[in-house]
Amino acid sequence: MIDFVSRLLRWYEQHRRNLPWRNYLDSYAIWVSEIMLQQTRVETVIPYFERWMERFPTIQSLAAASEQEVLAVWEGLGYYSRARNLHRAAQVVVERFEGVLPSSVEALQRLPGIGRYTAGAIASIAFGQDEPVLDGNVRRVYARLFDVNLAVDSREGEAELWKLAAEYLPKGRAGEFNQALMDLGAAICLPRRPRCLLCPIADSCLARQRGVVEERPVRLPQVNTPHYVQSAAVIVKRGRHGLCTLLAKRPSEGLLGGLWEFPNGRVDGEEPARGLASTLREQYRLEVQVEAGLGMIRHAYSHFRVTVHVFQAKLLRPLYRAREQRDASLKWVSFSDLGEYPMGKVDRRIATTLLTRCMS
DNA sequence: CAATCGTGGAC
DNA sequence: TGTCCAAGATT
Repeated sequence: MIDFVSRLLRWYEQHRRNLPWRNYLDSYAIWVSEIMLQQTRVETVIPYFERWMERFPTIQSLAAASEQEVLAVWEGLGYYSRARNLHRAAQVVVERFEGVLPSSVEALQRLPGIGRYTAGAIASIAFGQDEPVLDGNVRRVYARLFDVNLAVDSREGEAELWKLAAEYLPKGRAGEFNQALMDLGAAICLPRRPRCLLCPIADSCLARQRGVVEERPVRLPQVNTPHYVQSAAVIVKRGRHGLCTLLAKRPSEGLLGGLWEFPNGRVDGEEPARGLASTLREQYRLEVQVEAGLGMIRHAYSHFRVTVHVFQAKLLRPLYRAREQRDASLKWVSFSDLGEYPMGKVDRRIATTLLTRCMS
């Protein structure tokens, strides 16, 4: 095995991407970027990172913000537990570490939202410690470089790859090396049609020597994603500050946790309009009359798909203020305030359509 | 510990 | 239209 480590480091010096978080000296910026980059592409993260650092420039400012505001800035990035965990972790750091992010992987990994990868990334990149990382890029690069035939998402494969990541880590340059592996995976050692002719360590690549680059990494078979049908209600009234619409807040755990949505429910197998009235009665104790269909939205989440039928509906019984206060999950929201209520993609589409319509 | 958790781009 | 998959963590 030729020395791929020094060649990779040399390649990185010349091809290092100029990413926003690489221009900060602050460990907080590295932390934010690593959380945002979990399962998310660099190009997607960049504008979110810039906005986030503008709105929450310090750990203290993040800790002091409301969850609603944090989620609003995160809206559209997905995996919203990342935002809630980052928010909580900032509060822990302020309360227990005097606002200073700890530097050891052990302490980092005790903070919500920081697992083995992220702890290694922060420790090596922000604090210069000799800690390995294993992300999707490193998995792919090492699975090819060492021709690992274990499934990378199996327990044995994971253990083998972490072992390799630690074994070849150059002492004193772990941060650079980890980023070099990830940049190589993102620019050269691509999942499909890897650019082996441009690869600085192609000579060392066992999978290439054996002609099985595109067969690596091996993955466990994936399960089929189910398909659900939902109906959602757009319920509008005239308030003293103009038009309002009824929104529901989702529970803070689980899918789209803490986000707002138009009252909805599953109507699998039923007539969408009839199913809407009954599901709203069951889930929110709302009595509505469906008035008109507004359209249909198809959407894919990570492990299922939905078709959402959207209806205009009117309340048959008013929503009493006492109940609106007691049951904070239901709220009349002025059209002009809709932007402050964090929503998932489907509901943001509905909200935007609603605003567009009422302008004309 | 296998299932859960979003969204967008590439092909 | 469908499938893969991306700087993973949590339960």
